[in-house]
Formats: sequence, structure tokens, C-alpha cells
Amino acid sequence: MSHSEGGTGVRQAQKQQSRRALLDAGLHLLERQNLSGLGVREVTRAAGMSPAGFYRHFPDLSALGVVLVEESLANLHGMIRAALAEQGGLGDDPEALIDRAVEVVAAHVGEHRAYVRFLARERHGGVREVREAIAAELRRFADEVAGALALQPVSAGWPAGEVRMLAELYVDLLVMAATAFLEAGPEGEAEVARTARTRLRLISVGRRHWHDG
Amino acid sequence: MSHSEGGTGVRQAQKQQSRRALLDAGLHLLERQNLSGLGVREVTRAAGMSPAGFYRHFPDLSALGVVLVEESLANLHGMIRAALAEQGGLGDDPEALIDRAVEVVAAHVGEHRAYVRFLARERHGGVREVREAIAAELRRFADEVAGALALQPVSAGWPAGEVRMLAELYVDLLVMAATAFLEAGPEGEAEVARTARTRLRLISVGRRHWHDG
DNA sequence: AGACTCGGCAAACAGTTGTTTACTGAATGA
DNA sequence: TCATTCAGTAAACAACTGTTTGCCGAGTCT
Repeated sequence: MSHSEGGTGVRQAQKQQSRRALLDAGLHLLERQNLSGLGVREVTRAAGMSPAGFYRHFPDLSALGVVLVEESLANLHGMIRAALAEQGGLGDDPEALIDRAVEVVAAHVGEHRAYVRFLARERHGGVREVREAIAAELRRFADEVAGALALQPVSAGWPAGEVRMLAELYVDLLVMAATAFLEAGPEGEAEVARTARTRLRLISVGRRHWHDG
Repeated sequence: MSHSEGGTGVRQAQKQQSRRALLDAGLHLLERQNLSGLGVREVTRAAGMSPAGFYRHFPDLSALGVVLVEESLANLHGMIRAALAEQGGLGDDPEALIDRAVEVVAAHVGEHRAYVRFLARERHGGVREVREAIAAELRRFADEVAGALALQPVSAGWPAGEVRMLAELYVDLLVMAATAFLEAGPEGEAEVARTARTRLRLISVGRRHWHDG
């Protein structure tokens, strides 16, 4: 009827909705279970769909897992990017940057518990494709952090390899902080944040005195 | 016939043998799969035993998993204990202690790949009892390290809480080093060791300069 | 020697599983 | 309007699952 561009897409929208239902159902089930123990029927049942319907969207459960990985890190990636962008605005104070980074991680875990749990659980899980997807995404993450670190005056004269190594250390510490937030209830949250900050500061101090006694 | 104490135990020895077969089969299967995806029949089949036989040894697959956890950390615990005992013999040189610790971890991973992989995989896995068993064991581990750190002259005047926090950081870094060894092939082993040493040294330097600019 | 313990087995139970098949019916494009 | 596309379905497939049952027979104790 309408000759505008809004006519087409009802079909695709419905498909996307089902796809979303599958992803959500999977993510939900994976809060209490491992991906290698998940079943196609289980997911479709939770998504209110016929078992065969699954294969209209994913060839595999691993494929669904990989998509969840991408979604998991997409928004975290954005948040960290924003936090790093504040770097200049914080007057180049590393302490403030550390505080901000921990805040961002805490907020992210609070809003996306299921995604974070999924990542922690499958990072070393039994499904190779998912493991590799997570590793690749974390590598991109470290790239970003390394770029930000290189801009700090403190790293003047540091070889790129060492900056990269440092960035990986920071990422690993932040990931560990995230899983610690997960495991701690809301009451232990402050303590976890305190520990995470101290760890990061320890690294920061070590970095400043790296090239002297 | 014999009135010595060696007569009894044939029964128990056979039982232990079957139990061992189950544990070994389980550990083997868990190299490519997650505990929450493992099946009783799968394990008994791999152990050359009837499905019902499993229940003579374990009530659950989780129970088998918990035993694997205990076995996993028993020998690592011993190795670290030995390494820490060398502390005095190494002339209180923190650098040497770091090198030694990384060596110990590398050797441990080399000899007990399957156990280490199992720990990394189930540390955040879908089976609560196993997760908690691993967490408890790692806490004991950190106790030991904290005890050793407190003896170092460097930590004179440090409050116990901070020493403890430091110990947990070291343990986490060593665990991460272990899983990194796993994922790196034999060719990347040296690189992983180098990275691990640098990370630990960074902490060490940070600790020395913690209470000054 | 005889009674007894108990690790392991075969069989049966009622489900579950992944995947393919042919189909239906609504959204689509001409 | 009519033919086409295609997301979702129901049904069937053979194979698999965890757990219980009754039983056997070798090791153990007296």
C-alpha cells in the first residue's frame, strides 16, 4: 500500500524478535549451567518455540554462544572507551582514572550480570569456538587500553611491547574484578571495589618506579 | 592364613582401583568438555564399568568433581610449599623467589595438564559445589603465601590485611600464569614465563615503593 | 567351614536428546 | 491478484540419558 520505505521489514522484524528470544533464553539458562551442557530443545522450550525453529537462526549452539560473546563485550567496550576518553578531563591523574575504571566495571556488572557471568564461565569453558571468540574480543580490549596508556606522560620512552604487556595486565585485573563483583553479594561490593583499586594502584606505583632501585 | 596385618585389604584395594579408574576417566573426558555436560554413563563407559557401578563410589558427578579438585591442588600445594621454603636459602632475594615460583608453576602445568585445565575450566563453571571447593582450596593457598610474605623483611610494619591482599594478588597472578601456560603451546612457553615474571616484579616494585611518592 | 559383606552387573524404567522431514500460512514482490 | 518466499510447526527417528532393581560371586570374618 504505502510507497514509503517503511513497508518492508515486518518479516525481518519478526525474525529478529525470535532470534532475540532464543538469545535471551540461552543467556538465562546459562546463568546456572555451562554452554557445553546446554541443549537445543532446552533453549527452544524456554523461548517458546519449536525445536526445529532453532535451526532457522543458528546452525549450532556454539554459534549462539559466539553471538552472546559479541553482545557481551560490545557494551563493555563502549563503556571503557568512554572512561578512557575522560582521561584528559581528569587532569591526567592516574588515581582518578583507576577509580573511574573500577566504577565503570562495577556499574557494568550491575547492569549486565548475566552477560558477565557468561563470559567468566565460558572463557575457559569446553567450547573452543566460544573460548576463541572471547580471547579475540579481550585482545581488542587490550589494544584499546594500550592505546590509552601510550598517551599518558608516564609511559614516555616505554617500548610498545611493554606498554602492551601492561595493558594486558590491566585488562586481566579488570576482568578478575568483574568476576569478583559477581561472586560477592551487594554487601561485599564495596570491599571488592577497594581491593580492585588497591591492586591497580600497586601496578601504577610499580610502573612509576620500574626503572630505578 | 597369615596372622600379620597384610592379610586384609584386597577388597579395599580393588575398590580403590575402580574408584581411580572412574576419576581418571572423568578427568580425561573433562579435557574436552565441561563438568555440567558430563554424564554418568559416559564416565563409566570410559572406565570400563557398568553404569550402576558408579553409585558404589559417588552419589553424584559433582562429588567426583570435588574429589578431582582436592587432588588437583594437593600436589600443587606441596610444590609451592617447597618453593616457599627455599625462601631463606635464596638469600631473601625477591627476584629469585619470583623466578622460582614461575618455574614451579610451569613444571606443575607440564606434569599435570589435565588437572590444571580442569581447575581453570570449573573455577567459574556451572557446578556450585565444585566452584566452592576450588575457592576454598585457593583460599588455603593464599593463607600459605601470606604466611611466607609476612616473613619477608620487606613487609615489616605492614598490617595483616594488606599482606593478605597482596598474597591473594600473587595467587591470582600465578593461577593466570598457569592457565596461560596451558593455552600456549610448548613454543610459547618461554614468552608466557617472561610475562608472568614481569607482572610479578611489577607488583614487587610497587610494594617496595608503596609508602612514598 | 559357613555366614556375611558388598563391589559390580544386566535389565528395565520412563524420559530425554539432536536433527530431519514435509507441511502451513502469513508477509512479500510483481 | 497471484505466485513465491520462508519463519515456524508437528511428527518421527534412533539414540541416548540418570537411576533403581534384584542378583551374583569373590573377598572377609569367625
